[in-house]
Order: sequence, then structure tokens, then C-alpha cells
Amino acid sequence: MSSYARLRSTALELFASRGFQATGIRELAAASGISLATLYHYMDGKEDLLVRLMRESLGRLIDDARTVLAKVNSPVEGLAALTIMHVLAHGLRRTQTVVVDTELRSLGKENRDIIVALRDEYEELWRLQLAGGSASGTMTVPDARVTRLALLEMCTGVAYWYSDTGELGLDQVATIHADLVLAQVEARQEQGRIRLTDLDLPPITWFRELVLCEE
Amino acid sequence: MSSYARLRSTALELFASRGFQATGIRELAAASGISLATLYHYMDGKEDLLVRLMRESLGRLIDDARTVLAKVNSPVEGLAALTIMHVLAHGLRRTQTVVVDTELRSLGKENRDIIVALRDEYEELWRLQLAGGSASGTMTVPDARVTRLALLEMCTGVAYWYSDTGELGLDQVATIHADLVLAQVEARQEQGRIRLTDLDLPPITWFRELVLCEE
Amino acid sequence: MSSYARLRSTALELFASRGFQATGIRELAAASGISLATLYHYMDGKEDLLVRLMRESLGRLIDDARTVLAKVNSPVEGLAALTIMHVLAHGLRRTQTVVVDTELRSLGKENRDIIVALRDEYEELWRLQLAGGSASGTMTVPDARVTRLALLEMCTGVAYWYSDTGELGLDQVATIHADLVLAQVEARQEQGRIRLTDLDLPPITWFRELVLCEE
Amino acid sequence: MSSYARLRSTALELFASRGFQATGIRELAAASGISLATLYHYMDGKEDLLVRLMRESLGRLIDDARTVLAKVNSPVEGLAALTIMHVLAHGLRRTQTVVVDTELRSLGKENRDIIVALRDEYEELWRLQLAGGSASGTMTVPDARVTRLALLEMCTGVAYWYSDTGELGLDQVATIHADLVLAQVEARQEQGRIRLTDLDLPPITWFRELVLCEE
DNA sequence: GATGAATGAGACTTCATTCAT
DNA sequence: CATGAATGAAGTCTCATTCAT
Repeated sequence: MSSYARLRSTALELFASRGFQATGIRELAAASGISLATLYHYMDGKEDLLVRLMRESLGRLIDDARTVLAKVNSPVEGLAALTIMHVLAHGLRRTQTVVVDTELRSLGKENRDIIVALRDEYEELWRLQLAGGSASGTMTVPDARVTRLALLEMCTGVAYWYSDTGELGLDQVATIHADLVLAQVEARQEQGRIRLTDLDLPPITWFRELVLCEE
Repeated sequence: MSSYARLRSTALELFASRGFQATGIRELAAASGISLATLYHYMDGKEDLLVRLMRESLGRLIDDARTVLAKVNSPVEGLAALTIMHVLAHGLRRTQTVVVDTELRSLGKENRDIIVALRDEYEELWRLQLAGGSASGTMTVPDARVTRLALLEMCTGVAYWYSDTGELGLDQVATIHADLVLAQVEARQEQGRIRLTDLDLPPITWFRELVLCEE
Repeated sequence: MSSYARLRSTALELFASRGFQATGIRELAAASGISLATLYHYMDGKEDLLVRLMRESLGRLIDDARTVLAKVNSPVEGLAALTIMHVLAHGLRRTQTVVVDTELRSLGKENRDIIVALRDEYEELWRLQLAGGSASGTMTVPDARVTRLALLEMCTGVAYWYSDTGELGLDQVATIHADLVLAQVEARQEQGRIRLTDLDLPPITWFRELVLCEE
Repeated sequence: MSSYARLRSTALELFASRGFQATGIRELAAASGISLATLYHYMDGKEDLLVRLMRESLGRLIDDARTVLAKVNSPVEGLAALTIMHVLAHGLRRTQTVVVDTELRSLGKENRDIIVALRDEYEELWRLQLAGGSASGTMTVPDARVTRLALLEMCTGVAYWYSDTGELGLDQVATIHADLVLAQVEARQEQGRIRLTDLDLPPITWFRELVLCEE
């Protein structure tokens, strides 16, 4: 494992647990097993490191979302698939996603704009599913924006409370969330209410591999 | 407005926007209009100030939850009422609730334990509604714990994205969330699915007054 | 016990153990059982308190020295009597004497001059005995000043190492020091070397009462 | 002269004159000609600096005592040699020895224990001479412990009152103290009382070189 | 590539003291 | 007598960063 790879994961770990501001650059160096000055070979500054990590993480999320959407045939399927991917990503790549979610306020204006743009790009993919479902009458969405934000907050929250050591596996948590989301938008077909099991999605292991894939 | 009151609201403002770690005590003093040394008449230390604010906020939330629950006649009503109160509190007392939600990690073990205990006390009130609804068959709850956490994350999220200047008023946001929650648990009576308008709850203005009430 | 008396003894205790600089004015108030502001009814400032305590202590030492010298008939007796009194005072009024000995450097120039003058006044009484003994041939003093300072340092040192809980009582320590001093100056009469027991001094209980006397 | 060497001697100077507590680290940095932050490259904290200086000083004293004792043939010579060395060290390395003697109380328990152990190690060397002389009948020691402490206080005191600008040179002060000590223990051989000039010790210049030697 | 030394700015906190009540 | 509120100055220490080597 290279110095930079160690730095990367150490930084995510520390930023996610202590917070960006509370993480000293010396801690970072020590925990990464490199010297303080060497740290500056790998980054231009503390904020630059942060923004890089956030871009990588959000970029990955967007890529995965696109991969997932390429496999579906309807807004309802798209919404369910995004939910599963999102929950798995927030459980399996917890540190990354927490940092993105938490440390926007630690960025200067310029960097914040960059990250917000990426976040918007990601949320747009969710918006499209809700809009599509609403238009085709397969979802009931009281308010498009509020619903989208509510769903996202709910699914993102997994990163904060999920623990490997609990009774429930992450796959189940993801499945439950997909069902909650479908319930929330009252997803239906001609036959009536749709549950996750009614959909023709790739198996959860496929999602898991996608999300865990190192590159 | 007393020095302490000013300090209190300033601290909440700054902790919520910049973060606890990122807020210097000099800023705090300056923004409160008191001297740096005077600050220490009103607090024993930065963390003590934080924990005090968090206790007050959570204590208030618990009180309001109890007040609200005294007005309802069923788990479904209880859940809806809690949702409305929670969303209003997170929109109207945004700084408080954000600080509680965000800065747990800034506390030392002892203080963290205190706050976690309060938070658990609050969540227990939610758990009871879900358990009651599930037992009486008026709700479908795939997994009690996951559902509870998912709902809470969703409603808490309002504090992060709601803005007074948007199209939608907070009352509407609260109403929408209540409906989303009822949809999520598939709330029903003999007659079938229940929506918020089917319930016999106090008017939203009552909730608003409760949540805003200064004492 | 009056507030001031408590303050006095508390201050001596703290100044002697922690040091003047290391003793906070809040500690002082708390340990004296009075409020911070009330402290300033009893003193004009921290240094003023210190200098007052030092003056009292040195004044007392000078008085006792004069009392003692009024009882003797020769320089040798005078030296022995001063030694006994000095050792008893440094053992029984330890805090006072330690503060005087230790905290000269904490005084501003003006106050320091006052205390140094008192100290000189006290040491002059010792000098007179050594000079008298040397002149009359009852002592051998290699160098008057060095001898005086050496003896004083030796006797003053008792305040630092003597403990009530040790095997030896303070009376014995004082006696031993008197003998060491007589040996050091090779005190003698026509008959030869003189030891403490050869002298016609008041009993040690008389010294002890003098030193302990509250007024 | 390296930054650390300057810091070292500056710290000794300031700690000895103002006292440890009264010496601010800003003063320390300024007087050492380095920046406040650079100070912390050379020390872990103020107390750590103090304890390091004390350890060095006491270690040196112990080494010199051992060197000196290797040159003597009897307890009486040992006692005289220790006295000369001790007085020279306290006159020539005044700041070090004063700090050791004065600032024990400024140390926390752990550090204090370390320094007290070293001090005990040094005093043990004195104790051995007195015990040896007493056993062989070449000294009269009323009470072994009291005598030891009294002698040490006397000799240590030199650091407080000796000044280069006085009439007497330090060599003479050391010699006088050795004679006082011999008088105090009534050192003798078959022929009778022994004075310093009767002993076969290295010349005082040898002691002086030993004590001044930089390494 | 890697590092130890160095630093200005700022962190949190306590200091002795004053003053209106 | 006694006090709570208030403060400027100073306390110790850490921050992210630079640079010569």
C-alpha cells in the first residue's frame, strides 16, 4: 500500500470521525506513517486534500449511479436501484460519504462551488426518476423537491447509524430502504402497489460488487 | 437582552454554521459583544458551553414531544404529531437542532454519554408509536429499528436544507413529511390508507406556537 | 478565627508550599473561605499581602532575637541562644520563615529594599555575637562574613527538611544545631572547648514558649 | 552556539533569578533569541524543560562527586573533598544548582519523584563519609542525619549569597567551608584535630577544572 | 522523495484587578 | 462588609505552513 493510499484512507478516517477542523496535520502525518514535511509532497494544503477526497468520492457516486441506471427500464426501477446503490455506498464507503456530507462548510467558496455542483449533478439523477415516475403516473409525489430531499436524507443517514456488528446486514438495510422509498412514493403499476420484489433488478450482490470495486 | 442570552444565541449560530471546532472563542466573544475574559463568567470552557446548549435543546425537544403526545389517541396520530413537531422544531430552532445533530463528536466521552442518553430518551418516544402501530395492525413496519432511524434522519434533514426564502412554507414541509411518514408505514384504518387529513390533530398553528414558545 | 486570620495563615501555607507566583488569588480566596472580591477588603494587592506577611515575620524574628539576647552574658551564649531561637522559629513557624526566605525575588524593588533592610537588621545581631566572640578570643572565626552566612544558611535550612513526624523532636534538632555552631566557631573558655551544656541558658521550654507565643 | 544551548542557559538564568513560575515562555523565547513556536521544537512543555535541566544538573553533581571520591583515602578527606566540590559547583554553576534547589515544588508528582531520587543518590555519598568517619572514630557526629542535612544546607547556601565581585574569591570560600565542616564534625587523627591543610587532597585548581569542565 | 528546523498567527484559558451594587 | 460582573493582559501551547538541505 503506497504512502498516498495510506494518507488517503487515514485522512478519510480522521476527517469522518473527528471532523476536518479537529484533525491536525500532525495527527494526519503520524497516523499515515509519514513525516510532517513529506505530507506536503502529497498535498498542496489541508483544504486541497479535503476537496480532492470529496471530488473523488462524489465522482465515484455519480459513476455508480450512471452504471446502475443503465440497467433499469423505468423510473420506479431507477429509484429503487439508486436507493440500493446509495445505501450500500454509504454503508461500505462510510468515511468518504460522511466527509462529503459533513465538511462542505469547511471549504472556501471556490471549492464549495465545485463540490456543490457535483452534488447537484448526482441529485439530478434522482430528480429525473421522481419526475419520470410522476409523469407516467407510477408514483405519487406530493412535492417533487421536498420528496427528493427527504428520501436522500433518509438514505444518507445510513452512514451515521449503520454498524457492521448489528443484527441486520447492510444488504437487508438497503432492501428495507428501497421498500420504504417505494412506499413513500406509493409506487404502482396497473396491478397496484409495487414492492421491491416485484421489480426486475440485478441481484444485490451485483450492487455490492459495483460499490466495493476498487477502481 | 442579557449577556448570557446573547452569548447563547451567538454560540448556536456560529456552532451551527462554522462548526464547533472551527469557531474560535475570540469570534464567540466578539460576536456576542462581550470581552474574551467575560466569556468565562458564563461558561467553564468551550466544551461545557457546547454541552449545555445541547442539553437545553434536547431537553426542550423531549418536553415538546411529551406535550404533543398528550394530545393524541393512537400510535398513528402520535407518529404524525411527532413528525410535525420534529420538522417544525428543526426548521424554527434550526441552530439548536443542527448543533445537537452535528457536534456529538466534539464532546469528550463523559459529556457524549449524557447527550446520547437524552437522545435515546427522545427516540424512545418515536419507538413507542411504531411499536404500538405495528401491534395494533395500523402500520406496516418492515424492521422497527431501521424504520425509526430512517424516519428520523429524513425529518431531521429538514434543518439542513429548509430555507425561509423558498417557495414552500415550513408548515407545508411539515405536512408533507407527515404524509411521507404515514405512507412509509402504510398507515391504515378499517377503511383503508390514512392520510394526514384523516387524523384528528390540533391545527398546525398550535404546533407552531408550541415549538416557538420561548419558555 | 477571623476572616483575616484565616486569610493570613492560608496565604502563608500556599505561598510556602506552591510559591507566591504559583498561588492564584482565586485559590487564596477559596482556601480562605471568602469571596474573591472580599479578599480585596483585606489587602491592597497580592504583593502587598506578601510584603505585609514578610514584614510581620521578620519583625517577629527580630523581636525574639532581642528578647533572647537580653538573657545572655557573653557572645558565646548569645550565639547559642540565637541558634536555638532561630531553629525553633524555623521549625514552628515554618510557613512564615520559608516565605521570607524564598520570596524576596517576587517583590518589586521598593518592597524588596524594605525586607532586605529588616533582614540585615536581624543578621546584624548575629554579626555582633561573632565579632564579640572573635574579639574576646572565645571563638575562632576564619572569615566573619562567610562564617555568619554559613551558619545562618545551616540553621535556616531546618525549615526545609524538618518534619514533626520524624524520630527527632525539634528541641533536639535545635540543641544539635547549637552544638554544631559552637563546634564550628570552636567556642572555648579558659578551661577549653565549650559545649552547649556548659552554658547557662534558659531551658529550651522557655525558648519554645517565646517562639510559639501568639502575641 | 546552537539554539538549544542558548535556550538551556537562558532558561537556567531566568528560572534561577525570577523563578520558574514567574518566567513566561515568551520571555524565554525572546531571551533565547528564538521564536515562541520554535521553543516547542526543543521542549515538550515548560515543566519538561525544567525537569530536563534539573536532571542534567544533578547528574553532573553526582558524577563530579564520584570523581572526587575516587581521589581520597579516608572519610575525612572524602568529606572535605565533597565540600570543596559542592561549594565550587554551587558558585560556578550557580544557576543550575539554584534551580534544582528551588524548583522541586514546581514539578508534578512524577517528575518530582525522579528528581528526589537523584538528590537522594547524591546525598547518599555524603552520608557514607559521615558514617565512615563516625565508625572509625575520626569524626564526632551528634546525629548523623541532622548533621548531614545541616552541612548540606550550609554549603548549598553559597549559591545564594556568593558573588564574584566580593572581596573573597570562591576558592577561599570553598576552603573556609571545608574547614567549617571539619570543625563541625571535630575531625581528628591520633595527633589531634585536623584542618584542611593537614589533608592530602588535590589542589583546588584541580577541583575548579573538574567543576568547570564542559563535558 | 524525503526531512528536521523554524515560524507567525492564533488556539483556549487564567491572571490580578476594578467597580457598581 | 460583601459580592457578581466585567476586563485587559498575559498565560501555555498548537496550528498549518515553508524552506534549506
